[in-house]
Amino acid sequence: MTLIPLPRDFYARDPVIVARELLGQRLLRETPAGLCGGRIVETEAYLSSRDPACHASRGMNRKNTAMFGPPGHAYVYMIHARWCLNAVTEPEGIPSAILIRAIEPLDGIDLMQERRRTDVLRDLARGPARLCEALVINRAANHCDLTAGRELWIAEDASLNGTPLRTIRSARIGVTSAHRRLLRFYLAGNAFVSGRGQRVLR
DNA sequence: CTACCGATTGACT
DNA sequence: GTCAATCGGTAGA
Repeated sequence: MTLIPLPRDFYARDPVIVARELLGQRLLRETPAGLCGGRIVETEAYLSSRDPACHASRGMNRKNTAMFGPPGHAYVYMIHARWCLNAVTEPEGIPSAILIRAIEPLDGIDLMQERRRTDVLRDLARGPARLCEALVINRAANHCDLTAGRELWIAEDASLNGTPLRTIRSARIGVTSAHRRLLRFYLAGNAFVSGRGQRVLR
């Protein structure tokens, strides 16, 4: 199992490309309790000033500074009293990011079951806030460098062995502005994807 | 200080 | 399918 973090160049690109290519990669979390994580199966892109739904579309404020920083860092924010994890994309100064919406649990499943208080695999990390609870991601992870390979990082998933992935593009979930844009990506037929009955457009 | 909001979730019909 | 609890962050008084 290769756990080498994806390089910064991976993130310093068009968010739509990054969102799609993050599918099938391995999200990893190291805490004193041990290692846990899984395969990324669902993402959403938020496109800086050209996207009204992006938290940074109207400039910098106290909580969105991470999005203006270097690519490959974490942007963690709270919504409805729950935490959500993003990976910052594009060159520094362009505030775009990819919301990691769901993973398929693979590593440290017992740890995640304990934190989520359920044994149901499908409920461990299906949805951005469940994912953060399972991986103990909170304000302390904001600005974390995802290319450092410590605490929190994303690596190529060697267990896929080059298996071709079928990805589907749809509208983002829960977004109230710019809701018609197709900026959500997920793995076709994967049981660990959140939401239901999304319209399939490619 | 208070009022309001939300890139959610889980419980419910 | 619907709906409301959720609570920290922020803006504004």
